[in-house]
Amino acid sequence: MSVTQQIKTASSESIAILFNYTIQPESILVNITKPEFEGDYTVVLFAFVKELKKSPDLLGNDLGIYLVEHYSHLFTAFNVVKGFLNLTINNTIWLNFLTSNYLNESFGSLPSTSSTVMVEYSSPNTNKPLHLGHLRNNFLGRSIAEILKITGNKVVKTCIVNDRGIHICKSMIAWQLFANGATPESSHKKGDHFVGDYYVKFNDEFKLQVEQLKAKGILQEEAEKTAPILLAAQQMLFDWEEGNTAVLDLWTKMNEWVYKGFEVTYTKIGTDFHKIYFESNTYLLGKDLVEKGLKDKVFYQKEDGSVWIDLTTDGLDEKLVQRKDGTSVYITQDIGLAEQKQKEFNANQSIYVVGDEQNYHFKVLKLICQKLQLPSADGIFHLSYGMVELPTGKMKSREGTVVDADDLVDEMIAIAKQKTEELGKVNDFTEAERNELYETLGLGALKFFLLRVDPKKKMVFNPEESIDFHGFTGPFIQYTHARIKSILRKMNNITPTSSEKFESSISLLPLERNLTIELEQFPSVLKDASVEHDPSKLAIYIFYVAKTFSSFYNEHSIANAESAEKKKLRLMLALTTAQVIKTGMNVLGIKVPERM
RNA sequence: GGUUCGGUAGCUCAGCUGGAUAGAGCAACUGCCUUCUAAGCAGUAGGUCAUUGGUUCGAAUCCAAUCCGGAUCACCA
Repeated sequence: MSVTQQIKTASSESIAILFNYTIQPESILVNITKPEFEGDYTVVLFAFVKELKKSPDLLGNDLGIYLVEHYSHLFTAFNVVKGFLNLTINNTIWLNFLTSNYLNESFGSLPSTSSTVMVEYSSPNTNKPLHLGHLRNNFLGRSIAEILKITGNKVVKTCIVNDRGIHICKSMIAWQLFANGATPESSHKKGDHFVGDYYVKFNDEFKLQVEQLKAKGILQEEAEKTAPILLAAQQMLFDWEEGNTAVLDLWTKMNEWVYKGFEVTYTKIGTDFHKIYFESNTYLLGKDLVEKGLKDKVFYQKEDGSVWIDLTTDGLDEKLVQRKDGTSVYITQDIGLAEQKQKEFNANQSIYVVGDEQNYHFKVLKLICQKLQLPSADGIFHLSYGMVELPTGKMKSREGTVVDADDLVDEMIAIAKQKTEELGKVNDFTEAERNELYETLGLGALKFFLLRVDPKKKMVFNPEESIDFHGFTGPFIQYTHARIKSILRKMNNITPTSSEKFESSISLLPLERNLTIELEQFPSVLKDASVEHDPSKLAIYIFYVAKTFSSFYNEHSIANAESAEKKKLRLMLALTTAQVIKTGMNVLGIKVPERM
């Protein structure tokens, strides 16, 4: 049980005995004591002052005396300032914490919950390469999956590839018209970029044709509907749906190119899945559910044959679920896929990592599934994240202001290389070791940058200033880890044995104490990040740990400590810190180097 | 217009289940490498927490209204 939890429980029990008043441990507010006051943790008393009809001072004193007397293993001293009961935690609590965890590589892991969670993320289109927005999605999805795993859930990572539709046909038609049979190999391009270029070509040609039509006196609106290249793409989509072999072959070929390109990017950034769904296989799902919905009177049919659901009583609109020609729409496919996934994995929760522009869609999706009384319904959770914007505003592919994922990753690695070379600390590394380090640092900086912000919020990325390697960054944390490892190497990797005990007289200096208190909170931070579906909570916490360690490191020598006992203590602190940093960063998908 | 998310230091962000004097990083300024890695540490300066009102012993945090910005309200996905 965490120290905070023990304080709550002890307080609750004491209040029950002292004042014959029941208060749930969970409703007691316990904070870390502000540095200017004496103590480690603070119980905020105001909440129950009124109920107990006592002044905060009296209440605090009574509770403080009782706690120190009856829970002496926990508390050694207290003081009351206004409505705050400041408690000093018994040193042995902290020492026991350290001795039992400094060698524990799974410190932070929570017991299994026997629940399965599905995380769907990444979900690319096959007509263009990944960009900065996708990176946020991938990092979020991957880290939330890891957070769920370490907090005791079984996790299934899935991905739905949007591999069909008019946008794919646009790339295809442009390739037919302009490529002269070129391939990614023949043009030495990554497959996804290669195909993406034809998508751009399509739009250029389309614009050109629209202008030409307008020159002939045709109105803009009409021209945009009748441009020959667009009609060709529409025809191609029709042929695709009819199963035209030539079209299907081309479609397969071009998608293969894209997948090959994606694979390279995914491998580099550490994205993987247990199961990938392809929309070309799932877009017909959900039709049977439309029938069920009609039978159950959840849906209704209009005169033209289209099927709808009326969500106006839920504050939403009327929503189409099937077109009059019997084909299904986006939402129907998603309902069908939700059921499909439920049948396959029987997950308790299904998390969709999708941008916040689809908030409405997922609200509707969940609501419809609930009304259809599907077993998957209540587990649907939309992990909505904000757009990544540039200082100039939104990224727009048409204006060429999209930050390409591969380019950005390469650039980050190049910056890492340059900075590392400037410092010249790893000149003895082999070529391979150096390259691995540059990748670790470059990707670490990028991932941390995107994960340290609350997912719900949109964020600004400034490519000019690039991403810093100092301060609140991945490399700073990685550096802290490397420093600790360096100390251990210098001390010939001496580690205290697991049977270590401390003399009871040993005391903790403020920085030693602060660091210990922070480290002890690791499991509850993970829990919090898991419940909130928020990796930024973890990122911020690791940063504080690294920062506190740096202060401690600067102030107190580990190798040349004042006494053998202190040396042992600080070694344990350093080891636990390294452990927390490593585990925490790995959960965020970030590696930590031994040296840098 | 309806719904919804946001507005905190020059910039990027924490803090939001109400609690002590609102915190980091960057940028600026001052110190600190013959002592475990200076990608670091210590310090200075920087705030009308969008505005107004309300609830409360106590409000950046909760409520209401207003202003500003984003998203969404497709027989697109």
